[in-house]
Amino acid sequence: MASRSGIEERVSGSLREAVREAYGVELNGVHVERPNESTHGDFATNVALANAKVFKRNPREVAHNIASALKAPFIENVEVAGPGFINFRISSAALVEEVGALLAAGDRYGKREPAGAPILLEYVSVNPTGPMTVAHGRHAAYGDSLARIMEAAGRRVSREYYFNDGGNQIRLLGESVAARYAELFDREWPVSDSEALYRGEYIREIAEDLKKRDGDRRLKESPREAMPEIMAFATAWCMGDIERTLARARVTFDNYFNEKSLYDSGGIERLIEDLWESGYVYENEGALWLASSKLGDDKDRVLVKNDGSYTYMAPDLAYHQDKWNRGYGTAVNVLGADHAGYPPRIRAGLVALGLPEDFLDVELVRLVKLVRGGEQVKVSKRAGNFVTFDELLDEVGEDAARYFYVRSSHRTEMNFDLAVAVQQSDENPVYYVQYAHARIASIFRRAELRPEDVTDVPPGDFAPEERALLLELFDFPRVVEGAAARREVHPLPTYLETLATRFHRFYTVHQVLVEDEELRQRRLALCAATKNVLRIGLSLLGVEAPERM
RNA sequence: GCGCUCGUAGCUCAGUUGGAUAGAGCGUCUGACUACGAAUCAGAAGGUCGCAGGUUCGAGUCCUGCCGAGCGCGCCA
Repeated sequence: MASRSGIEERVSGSLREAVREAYGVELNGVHVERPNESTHGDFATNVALANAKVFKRNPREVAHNIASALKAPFIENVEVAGPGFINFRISSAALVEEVGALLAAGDRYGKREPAGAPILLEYVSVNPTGPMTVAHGRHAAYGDSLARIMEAAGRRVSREYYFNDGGNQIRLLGESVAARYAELFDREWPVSDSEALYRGEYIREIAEDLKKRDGDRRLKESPREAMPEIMAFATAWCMGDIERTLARARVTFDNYFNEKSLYDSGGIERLIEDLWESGYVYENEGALWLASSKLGDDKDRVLVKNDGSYTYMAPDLAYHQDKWNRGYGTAVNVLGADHAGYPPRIRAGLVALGLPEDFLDVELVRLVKLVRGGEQVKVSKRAGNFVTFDELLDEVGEDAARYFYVRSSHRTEMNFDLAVAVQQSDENPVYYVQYAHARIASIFRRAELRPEDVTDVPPGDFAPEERALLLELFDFPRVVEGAAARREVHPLPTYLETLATRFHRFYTVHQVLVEDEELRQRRLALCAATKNVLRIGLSLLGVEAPERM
């Protein structure tokens, strides 16, 4: 496909040919990079340095031999520099050809057709006990963007949300709501532990909505009778709230998987049976243990407690077994960094079940440290003083929030200063990128053209600012592939900001709408290509590409 | 104590899996709108890449040891 042949791959390919020509050796990969220093050319390779030992010659000599064997019409100005780098420029004709290919690819530029084993990407997966917090927002932004990037890079991705609307947490939620509900009628509700109750404002909202629906009916029942209905009401309320927030943040899922279905389908019993057959479980002190320490974990883990109930391990293992049975080749879980102990033990269980060790892949997202005016904000759902994801979206907007979240690596802790985010929202880098897009849109409005109408690129030479912009555009497919392969989102914002910088500089130095017909056409092609890549890149982050702002 | 992850400009962060003189944004300072959008551009200042060794032609990147931070180490999830 033209959209992914990529100049870099062509360069790398012709270098391999040159090496074969000069030394009769077939290298399986040649590292090509874009030098920081523009005087070092458009591309550079260290192939001579890396292989000097193999050829038993000094690097500069090797470089000269490879350089003189290099025959590619799209490469010019080959030179050997420094300790043995080979630098070269791309011919203008090749650049013209590449822009044409980029424009022809349109929406598909930088993307690959789906191929390979399907991947299940699980993220967010918060239980319906309250609104999404700012920390969940980071998971949502990262997970959704990662899914988009992996899809663009040709991975078959299904997005899944795993949740549990039963269990202790939910009972606590139910009691918290019931207590508030009773208060609305000046009554008291018997609770097991009043200290443990959730205290957020949303508890009162749920109670009031319950009152609207049921009046005082639940108070006429015994708490034992009423509780299941109150719990169901409260979890449905919370789930609805979470779904609304996700939709607003443009975060989507292909499937919501309820833990309860594993009990209903007998999946957990089957899991225990399978584990018995594996020989990796044993009984001790009335509990059933998984011998996970034999499979890479620090210690053995309990699967069934001595009171007969399951630990979280059992349904979790059954869930991942289910993923495998559904035909996925890889399961990627996005988890909080406080679950760092989770992967080894789950992996141990999966290996016991006969699944490949690399089936489960976990991405740990570091905590979002909330700061407001330099002072740290404690996030505690029970204390009720948390800042919700919704509130954040209100304050800084969907675009800025999503962009800010994924701008830094998910692997590092992030300081989210709310005061700064609000105050400086006009100077958030997302506007810098969006502005480049809007600027280009404005040029086309003035030219009374649509970017899609630009298809012909007249041949000719390019100014330095134009070359720099073009080479940046052609880097996009590699950035997308690299981000997908490493499961990182933050390379995209970095790339987009660089691209925007290249464009703004080009724009400042060169007039697009000039008299000269060919020059004008060539520059419009650059604008259309840039607009295309900006739009695609922003869409991978779930951020709008505005025509005006 | 053991294990995992992380220490890069005043602040927030990049750094193309080992390459040439470590880069952006914010903040500070100086300039540029009678040509397509100044939410922009040009320039300046700002660094012992936590510290110390090691590996090699070459280390922010890989290895070891310290220092510092966060998180794990439940018959909680």
